[in-house]
Amino acid sequence: MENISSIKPTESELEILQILWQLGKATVRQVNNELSKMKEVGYTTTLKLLQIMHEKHIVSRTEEGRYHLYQAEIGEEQTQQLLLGKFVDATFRGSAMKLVMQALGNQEVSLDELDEIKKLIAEKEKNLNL
Amino acid sequence: MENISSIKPTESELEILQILWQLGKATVRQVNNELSKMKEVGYTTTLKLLQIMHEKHIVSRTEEGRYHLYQAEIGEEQTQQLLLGKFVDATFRGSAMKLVMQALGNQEVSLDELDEIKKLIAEKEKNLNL
DNA sequence: TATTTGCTACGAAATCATTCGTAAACAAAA
DNA sequence: TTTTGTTTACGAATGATTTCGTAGCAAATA
Repeated sequence: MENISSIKPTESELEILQILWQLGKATVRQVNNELSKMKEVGYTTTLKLLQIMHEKHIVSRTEEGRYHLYQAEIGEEQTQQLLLGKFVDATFRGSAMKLVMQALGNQEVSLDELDEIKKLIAEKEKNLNL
Repeated sequence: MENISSIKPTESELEILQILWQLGKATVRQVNNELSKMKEVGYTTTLKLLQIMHEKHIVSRTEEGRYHLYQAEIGEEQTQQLLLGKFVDATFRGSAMKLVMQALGNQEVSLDELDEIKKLIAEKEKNLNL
């Protein structure tokens, strides 16, 4: 994946990326098995998707004997970062603040996690005060 | 809009919703003018989109003389909440925490905003400690 | 060996989203 | 009255995404 900012996986592609990020290298069958846990999906559908993603250089593949091993070519964090930016713009008109408030307010977050967030905020404040 | 959880505006629809949330009621022309500030878009394209959104009950409309006034039928916060949930699932495998960390880490957030977030966290902690 | 199983490749259908051209209605302007 | 401009309605082209059937091989099995 050369052009970082041109990352724009579709919904289905993102589902597959999630699986590949967790499995590392995986065969079509493995990916399809994981996908099947979430929804009905035919084997060749998964295969086709992986082929398309390969064409787009979103995933790489190596031949192992007679089957292929697929692997994500774009990083998880990097992709999340990019999608997050777009999402903030589209949904919160660019206000990361509003998004954070809503996420903290209504999504599930534990006490330990809140602590982690506080640490991060302290860090940020230090940097901003320089 | 009856079925809250079935909200799934497309990208273009969301752009229009943003405009309607800001303007309240608006004519096609007004929406198109706003939209034109961001991108090239034909008048009938905007019209068609609004008509489709009307069919889907995403927006309502009233006739004022010979033109129509459109208005969002789904609330801004409610929609953001829903889209946020889906986004967290799709992109962060359900971890709101990771999303918040990334948003704080890499998106632009000011000191004042950090203060607000701290207040919200204090609130949450109080509630979690009950 | 013959059959079955499991893999990839490929094409095409189905669906959805976006865009826009054209027509009809009507009001305002000439 | 005629022309011009602004509106809505509608249909259709385009393009992207998703889904899957079929075919061709190769390996495993009967």
